[in-house]
Amino acid sequence: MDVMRIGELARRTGVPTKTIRYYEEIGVLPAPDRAANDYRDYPDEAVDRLAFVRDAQSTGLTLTEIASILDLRSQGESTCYHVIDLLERHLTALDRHIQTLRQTRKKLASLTEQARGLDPSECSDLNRCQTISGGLSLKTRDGGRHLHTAPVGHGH
Amino acid sequence: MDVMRIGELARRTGVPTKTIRYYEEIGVLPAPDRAANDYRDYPDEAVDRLAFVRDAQSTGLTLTEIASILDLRSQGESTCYHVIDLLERHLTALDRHIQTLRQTRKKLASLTEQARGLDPSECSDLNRCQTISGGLSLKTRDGGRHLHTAPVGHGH
DNA sequence: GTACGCCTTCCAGTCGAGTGGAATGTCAAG
DNA sequence: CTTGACATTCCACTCGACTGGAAGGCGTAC
Repeated sequence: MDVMRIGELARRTGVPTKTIRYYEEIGVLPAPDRAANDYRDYPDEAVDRLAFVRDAQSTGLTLTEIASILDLRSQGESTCYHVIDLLERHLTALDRHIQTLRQTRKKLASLTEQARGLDPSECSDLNRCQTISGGLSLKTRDGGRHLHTAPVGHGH
Repeated sequence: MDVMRIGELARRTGVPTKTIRYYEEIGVLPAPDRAANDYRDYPDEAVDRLAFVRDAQSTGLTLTEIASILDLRSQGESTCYHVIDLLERHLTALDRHIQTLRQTRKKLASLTEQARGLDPSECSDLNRCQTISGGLSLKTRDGGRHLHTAPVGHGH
């Protein structure tokens, strides 16, 4: 792999070229060298770095956070703590998130099962779906705490 | 609770009035009756329904999906299957999501630990953070599969 | 009556994360 | 020498989920 252009990087990572350029623009990927024709020429590491970005993103880090991590390469000393801190914070957040997700998964599961057990003929009858009017108000038994849980995001 | 106006509903659910109106607008909450003064007057169930919306949202259902579920109340028969189907699909997706989250949590954790173990003085030395240049390329060992995992969403 | 809090609508803006498309350039193959 | 695949920039648009603010109405308290 002597020269890797954007298309190849895209092919290798599954990330559209548009998106790659966008990542560069917002500083999430370093600007690569340019060939004589002004084409971007990526080093092999770019593949891994881009993969990491997607990975990190999937844990809920925003692109700006990711960029801020990657930026730190150029700073000194204290930034290491910074990284660790960010990482640790995020880890805790992630744990919390997984926890609530598990909770709701449970509710969702029992709701589904309950729905499966219903006689659908009664559904047409009653003009109100029992799953919905009954199960859907799955009261969170957390003592009325507000749900500050972030939505899980949309796969574009 | 004879009459519940939007502010009270907001107070009881922790959801801003603006957002409640927005939910109504996009069909995620049914338009409530109006008092003589044109103020929205919510029935008590509204609290639970709104709570459910937030709950459902936190499992990754988009507001449009949630709306589509709630819409089904007015349809007949087959929609029950529809709901079940949606629920089941979502459950599987949720499971997958939790799985990958766990995976990345693991990676993140070991990355953090590794970072903690480093001598920060070496960091200022090398002008490259070892955590980042080393650990960050946490290769996903899934045989090069693209990551179609959705980002986890931002708490606005 | 006027101040205050809560309500109404409407319209515009924001934020994150892209996506589309036009206009143009580069290069190898036929 | 044209055709096609790929590249470049730039600008505008989308989408989901809100959020802010203006301009005005309602109702009680002093």
